[in-house]
Parts: sequence; C-alpha cells; structure tokens
Amino acid sequence: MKKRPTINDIAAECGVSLSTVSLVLNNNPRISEKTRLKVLAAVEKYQYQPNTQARALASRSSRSLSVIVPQLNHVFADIYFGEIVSGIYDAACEAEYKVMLDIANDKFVSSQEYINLMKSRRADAMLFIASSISDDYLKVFETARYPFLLVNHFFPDSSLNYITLDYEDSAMQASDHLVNLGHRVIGVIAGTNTYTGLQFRDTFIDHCVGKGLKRKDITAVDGGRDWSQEDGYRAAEQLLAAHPKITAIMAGNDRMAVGAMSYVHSRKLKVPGDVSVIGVDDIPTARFSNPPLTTIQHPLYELGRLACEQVLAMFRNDIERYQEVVPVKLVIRESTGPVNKDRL
Amino acid sequence: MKKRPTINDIAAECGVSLSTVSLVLNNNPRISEKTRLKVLAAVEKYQYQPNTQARALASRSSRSLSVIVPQLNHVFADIYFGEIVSGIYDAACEAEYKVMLDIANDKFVSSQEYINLMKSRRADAMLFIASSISDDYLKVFETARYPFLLVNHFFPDSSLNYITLDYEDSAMQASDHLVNLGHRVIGVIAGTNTYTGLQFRDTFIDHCVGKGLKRKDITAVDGGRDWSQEDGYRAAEQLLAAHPKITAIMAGNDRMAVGAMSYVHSRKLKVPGDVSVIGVDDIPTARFSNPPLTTIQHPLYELGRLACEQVLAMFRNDIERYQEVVPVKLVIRESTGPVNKDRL
DNA sequence: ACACAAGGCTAAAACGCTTGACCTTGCTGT
DNA sequence: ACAGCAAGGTCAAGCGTTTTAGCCTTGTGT
Repeated sequence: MKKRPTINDIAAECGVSLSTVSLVLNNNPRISEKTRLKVLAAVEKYQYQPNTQARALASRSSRSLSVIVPQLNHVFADIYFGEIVSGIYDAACEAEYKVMLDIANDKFVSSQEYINLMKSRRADAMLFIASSISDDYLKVFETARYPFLLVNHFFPDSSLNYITLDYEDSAMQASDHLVNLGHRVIGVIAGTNTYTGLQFRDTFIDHCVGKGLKRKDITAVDGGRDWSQEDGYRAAEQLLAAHPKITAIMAGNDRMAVGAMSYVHSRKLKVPGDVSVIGVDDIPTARFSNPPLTTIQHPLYELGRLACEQVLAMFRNDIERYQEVVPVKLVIRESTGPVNKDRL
Repeated sequence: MKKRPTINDIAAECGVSLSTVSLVLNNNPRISEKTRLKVLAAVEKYQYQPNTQARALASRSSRSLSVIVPQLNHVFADIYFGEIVSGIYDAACEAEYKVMLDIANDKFVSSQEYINLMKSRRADAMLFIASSISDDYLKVFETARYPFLLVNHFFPDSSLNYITLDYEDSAMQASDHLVNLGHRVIGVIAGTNTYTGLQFRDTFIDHCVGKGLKRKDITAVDGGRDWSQEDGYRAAEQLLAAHPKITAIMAGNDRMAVGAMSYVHSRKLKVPGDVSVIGVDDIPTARFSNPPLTTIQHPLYELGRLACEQVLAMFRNDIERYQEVVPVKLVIRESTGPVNKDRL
C-alpha cells in the first residue's frame, strides 16, 4: 500500500462513484448530507489530498498567480516590494491561491515568459510590480485578454490595467511641507525609470514653482535604477556639489533618503539643522533612522491586497478593466525642520 | 480558431504522432534532426506552449518548489529572508523551477498544509527558512520521506535535513573582537526562538568566559520574536537599565543592532565612543547605518542557492540526507572601538 | 393508476501530456 | 541469405481529476 490514495480509492471505500466524491470535495449541494459525511470520513481515514495537477487540468485553473518584480539587486530583500508582496500573499491565501514569484530579467523577457506563463496555464493571473518605463513588451496585454494588472506603475495613454499610489499628491504634500518650513533651495533625488517616479519629480518641481520658488533653485538628479541607499548617497553628493546652498533634499523613496542623510552626515552637516531630508514610502526603518525620517506614507501592503483581489476578479471574469489611484499621507518626524538662516 | 493549440495540433501540422512532438519538446535524442526542426517550426508557427498541468500530471513533477517562511510582521519585507529567497529563486530559475511562497501561520500549521503540499503534489520539494524552535510539527519529516530541507535552522538530536550558517563560529569571532578591544562588561541581545539563536548566545557567553570575563558581567536579554529594530531598541534599553556600565552590545542580527544603536543615541551616548555595537548578517544597510556597523558577514544569498540545489537533488533522488554548516566572517566597520576607560 | 418533477447519484467524455513497449526500415557481419 | 541490431517512430495506456447529460428512485398531485 505504498501508493498515494486517489479519488478512486475513496469512492471504492464508500461504495459510491468517483463523481460523487468529486462533488463532495467541491461542496456541490446536490449530494445528501449522509453521503457527504461518509465520503469525508473516508477522506480523513486515507488522509486523502486531491492531486493539484489533475484538478488544475480538468478545471482549467491552476489556483496560482504570478507576481513579477523588476530585476533589481536582490529584489526580494527590498522592503518596498516586500510590503506589496505581503499584501498580495495575504489576499491570495484568503482566496486559496498560491503565489509564484518571478523576476523580469533578460531571460524572462526574451523568452516571453510573461506570455508563456498564461499560455501554458501555469498561472491564472499576473501581477507586475513597479515595472520599468522601458518595459514596452507589456503592451501585448493591451490586446491579449489575460488577467493582468500593473501594481504601482502605469503607462501613459495605455489601456493597461493598473493600480497605483497617488504620486502626484505625494509630491504636492512634500512640496507644501518643505516650502512651509521656509526652504527655497531644494534638491530632488528622483527615480527616473518609472512613470510614477517621473510624475512625482515633475509634479514636485511644478508645485514648488507654483508656490513661488525659482525653478533654477530646484535641482533634480537621477537616483539611479535601484532606488537604494547607495544611490541616495551618491545623488546627495552630486546635489551638494552642484548647489552647496541646498537646504532641503526630497528623495523619491525612503531608502534614498536614508542614503542622502548618510552623505549629509559625512560632510559634517546636521539633519535637519543644515539640511532637511524627506522621503517617500514610510518603510519601517524610517522611524529608526537617525534622525527619524519625515516621509509620505504609502500603504504598500494594502495596495498589494487590493491588487490581488482585483486581478483574481479579472480571472473570474467579474471585471474587465481596472484603473485605480490610492491616497497617501504626510508623516512628520525629525529629519525636516525650519530652514537654517545661516545657510541662505 | 479561438482555442489554444495542443500537442495534437502540432503533431497534425507536421504529420507525425503526438509522441514525437512530446519527445522533441523533451529533447529526447531518439528523434532525428530533420523531424526535430520540422516540429520546432510548427511550435513556433502556432506559438505553442505545452500545458503545464497536463505535463505535471503525466510526468509526476510540478516543477515548483515551496518556500516557507515564519509568520513575522510583513516577512517578505525582511531583508534577512529576502536575501535567502533571492538565492533560492536564482537557483530555481536555473533548474527551470518556479518558486511558491508560503507563510507558516496558524492556518498553514493547523490545516497541515506543510504535508498536504506534498500529498497533493503541488510542490516537488519544500524549503523551510529559519523556522521557530516551537515548530515541532516539522518532525513528521523525520519519517515521511519527502524532499525537505531546513534553511538556517536545525533541531538538535533530529535527523531532519538542514543547511545552516556557522552560528558558533560567528559567536566566537564576535567575542574575540570585543574582548580584544578591551570590553569586559557586555550586553547580549539574542533571538531565543530559534536553536541557532540560542546556540549563538550560549557560545558567545561561554567563549567570553573562556577568555577571562566574569559571567556576571555578561548580560543577555531576549530580543523578541521579530528580531527587528524595535526589538533591538527595547532590548538595549533593558540592557542599559540593568547594567549601566555596559561598554559593548552584541546583537543577534544587524537589525537589532541598528535598533540598539538608535537607543544608545537616544541616551546621548556615542557609538562606539561610549558603547560599541556589533551585529550579525551584514545586510546591505549595515554599511549605511550611522556609524557603519561592525558585523559578522553571513552569506545568506549563497545559503539560499545551495539549499535550493540540494533540495532539488533530493527530489531527483540524487541524495537522501543532507546536513551542512556554512562558514562566516567578521567585517569590521565603525560601530566598534576600544573600550572607553572613563566608563569602566 | 399514472404522468411528472425533484433529488441523488453515476457514466463517461474530456483535460493535454509522458513514457515504456513495440514496430519498421536499413545496415552489419558472417 | 539472414539473424541481429540500431535508429527513428508510433501506440496506447496511463496520470487523477472535473463536469455534464442522463439514469433511477421516490414522492406528489390528479
């Protein structure tokens, strides 16, 4: 008796047909309570677990969804993606789905894995997290009708489904905060490999100008592709080299903000005494940086949950199109303060 | 012509049997080059992708492996796990495997998902990352012969397969470093929910005593279950309250070390001027903390890679048992320094 | 007594692939 | 001339479910 039990063994044990067992397992109301209990008892006795593959083959659903993240350095160690994935996982779990991981690396793209995942029925649906501006290949999903959703990204003038945080509002809230503290010469470290990043940068600059700042007093540098501490460090260096009078740095995410603070400290300058620094995301470390970081709180976990629920709804054909923008809010801590008059 | 092409369509197009197509797709050498090319051309023409579920059903392999992490707060955002998962992912990718994520939460345990995953053939193999000391249920794998591997954890006196970093050596290297700097009153923040954590703590203390320190001058407090910055902050608070003369803090991981530094700063004490702090792991942020953190470098990414390769070998029956300990090394940065005589 | 509708269950056709056994054909060596 | 064999294919039996049409009982109204 080494072999695993199958639905046939259960059926035989109960003296019913295998269809009956299948119906019981799928909670079909057409089976009487008596039969149901008999079957469930046998299932318990044999410790029977239906074969997932057979089930998937017959039912045309793998009960798996694919989560695709960009190819950054050790991306699964990235807090930003981690929060989103956590949200996705929890929602998937509730729907009894498994989460499969993928990285949009060269192989993934060149082998067209993004479409093969669907063709081979390996996944029921796909979630692309914060893909890059250059990911044109995703446009196949404008016409190919697969359950597909961009998370925290979008392509302008495209009909691709997306759910994203309100980067425009983030930019405006951050701008208001710094300008109200008296800052007039500001450096911006922006990620430029996503449309949301660009939107954030441009909105920030425009909004500052709208509040009376001179455009030439706002310097933007590229944060690099990783949005990492290292990138923030280097960008801050560039910024202070180009404009020594900068009194505030706006970083496109918290990690770059922490890197920027690190550079400011290395120059023997104080945060926020000499230079205020503000980030975006409100990752857990933001509270524990030195000093604690002022930032725009982005509900990444909730974003992930919602994304998962929606993309599964697409698979069930409950919805076809979905484009949503999620609100954000400012969290004031100790890395921003009134402008230091001596530095003006 | 809305339906997806199947292997039959390809066979018909080429005028060969479906077995031939299957053999070509599986690179079976029995098929002539001529036929192979003909088949591949048809595959290309139809953009054919074999159905994963059918394949898995017939071949008895899902080509997926399950990675199970403990239920910590937003665990996928955790750098420690992230590094390991990155390693696993890359190795899985090379073997053409997909990685499925799971969290060992109450539901996972009570529904026996850990064993059902195998029974239902959803996964070919399982990797448990840093499970907790209380995860007794894993002992079923001592007798149930499934491809199973504990990553960075082990159970004493158990035959369970594992691969872990050398926490004993970590403890000894850290101890040597601090004692050589002249520290004689040391606080230890240890995670106590893993055997590796306990082993680390106990080895550290014994080794210090072995080097001549008094046992009563070494205070150990529990770092809590999350091994987080918050835990480190609180633990440091406890430590300095209990023993104000502590001149060095050994934290069981870098995140707790960063939290501990944060508390030390909040007390207006200098790191390392007043209190040296050393961590474990060497996560990327360690270089960017203020001051940069001295730590024991743990090759988490490589650990993940190796774990994945080994567990897949188990599935292929290449190996049966596997227990391995991976070496580590000290990285000296700026958070540790000679003891401050004034504080003795 | 009979048509008819539920209710409860079953038969059997998918689902789309893998794989070991078997069949052909053309060569070898003797 | 022929057994023996390798190369290249094909056959068909699975793999373990889901699902729909339909079959057999009962119970109900007339």
